[in-house]
Amino acid sequence: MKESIRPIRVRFAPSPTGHFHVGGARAALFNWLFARQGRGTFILRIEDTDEVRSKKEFEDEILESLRWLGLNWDEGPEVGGDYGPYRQSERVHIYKQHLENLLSEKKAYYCYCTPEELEAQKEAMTSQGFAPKYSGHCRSFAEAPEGRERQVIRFKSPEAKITFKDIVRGTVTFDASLFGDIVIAKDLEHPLYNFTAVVDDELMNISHVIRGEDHISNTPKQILLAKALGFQEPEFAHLPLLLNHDRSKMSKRYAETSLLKYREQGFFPAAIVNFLALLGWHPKGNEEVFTLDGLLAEFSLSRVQKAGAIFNEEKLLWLNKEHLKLMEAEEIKSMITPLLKARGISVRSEEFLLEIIEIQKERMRTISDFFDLSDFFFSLPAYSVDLLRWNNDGEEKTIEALHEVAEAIKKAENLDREEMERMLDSIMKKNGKGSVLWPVRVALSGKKASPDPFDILRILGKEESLERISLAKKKISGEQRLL
RNA sequence: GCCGCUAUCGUCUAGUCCGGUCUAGGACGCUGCCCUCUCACGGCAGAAACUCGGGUUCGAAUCCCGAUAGCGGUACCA
Repeated sequence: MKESIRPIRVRFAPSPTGHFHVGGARAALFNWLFARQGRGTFILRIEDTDEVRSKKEFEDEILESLRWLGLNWDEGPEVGGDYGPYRQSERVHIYKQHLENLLSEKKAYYCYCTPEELEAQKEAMTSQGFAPKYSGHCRSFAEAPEGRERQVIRFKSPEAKITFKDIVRGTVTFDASLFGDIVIAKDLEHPLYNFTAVVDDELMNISHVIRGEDHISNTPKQILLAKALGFQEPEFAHLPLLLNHDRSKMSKRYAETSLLKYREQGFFPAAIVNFLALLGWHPKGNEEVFTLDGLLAEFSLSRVQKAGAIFNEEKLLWLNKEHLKLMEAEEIKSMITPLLKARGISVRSEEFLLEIIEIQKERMRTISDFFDLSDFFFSLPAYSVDLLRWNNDGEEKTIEALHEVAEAIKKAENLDREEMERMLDSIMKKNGKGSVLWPVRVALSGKKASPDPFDILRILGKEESLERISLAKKKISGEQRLL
């Protein structure tokens, strides 16, 4: 059809009524990828017609999250564009005009039924096993009946089957007579979602509506509305839903899935984007680690899944690690530095920090892991004496090892692994590697699990290492005396 | 209830359109082994799935019918 020659213009249209969550982020991502691939335009539209639930702070959170993910928009709040304003609360006059047109063309009408009356009708229908729908009672009233007030504005739905082609789902059919005359506005100044979305999609010249599957039943209503208004129909693509562990729809009510939470936890935007893309979409080959550019090269709506997907944090963690591997130590350092400051940790030097990152990189999955792993580099470790002893080694053997290592450190010229290993060769052969290396590692790090003692030694330096070893010796010989 | 959508390892998925190459491939996680002072990294190996029932066919994960289950919608929310 003619639609195919339209310039590609897609929109991400969130409502600022809750925390920006991963489901929203994925809808934004798929729109963004689709736009960027087809040299199209990615538009951000804020759907804040619900005055009660919409909050500015949530809108701010949406913008901040999208920016953090690197999903920049070509038109929308803060960047402007030729089709603005992009906040629905600022477009009320536009909707009003279209509402008046519909009313004067008798395609919409005022409904005088009160909520109580409607509720009673609904119950009656449901109890008989029918789909609850409005009776059309006020359809033909030219003006308000005696003693009645205007309640809402309804759209005259035709009794018809609506069929549309969904890019991911194929042909979908709904029966309009089942939903009846829907409410499109509370009054001229207060239009509702299904109406505003249709008006904006037309006025903003949207070519493809890519959104979550929870909107699929709104689609026939919007198509009918578009027809009545003489608008062009966009193409639709309904994405499978993101699910909680119990397979229910992921909701913005749950703050745990809030996107910025993941930032706080030390996840990278690249990893999140990568993971989100893999939820409901799969590349041709077996490769799973993608950068945004890689995604851009591979992505296609035709390979989007139909079934919902559970958000699996283990895999996100793994992907985060994969992206960590892709990063330079310098890059990681720039992320860690402000966090160190926030925690009141001061570092000897930039080089010192860089070296720590270098050896801890393979042990981290998130940026936050760094702090649990590396605390001993910034302050003296605390540990129990027992930890110093390798297997069933006695105090004497442990002290001997610590002593030998201290002597070697004193004599060492540059503290590197090769040199240290050479000097400790004989004691390690005599007592066993573990009996020597384990106590040193514990003396230096205070941990059961840590990087290689030679690495710690080199980074900590002579003075600091000697101090820690002598502290360890005191600790263990103190214990000996007590016995 | 009604309407719609969906259905392959625990999870994300490949394969389904154009039946045989599928004793169903990959990834996360899990288990074991190797490397190793520890942890991690790395390497190797392994357990693990076509929702069920009918059909069509020489042959079905793939096509058809039915059942079941899950999810979404059913607002004067979006």
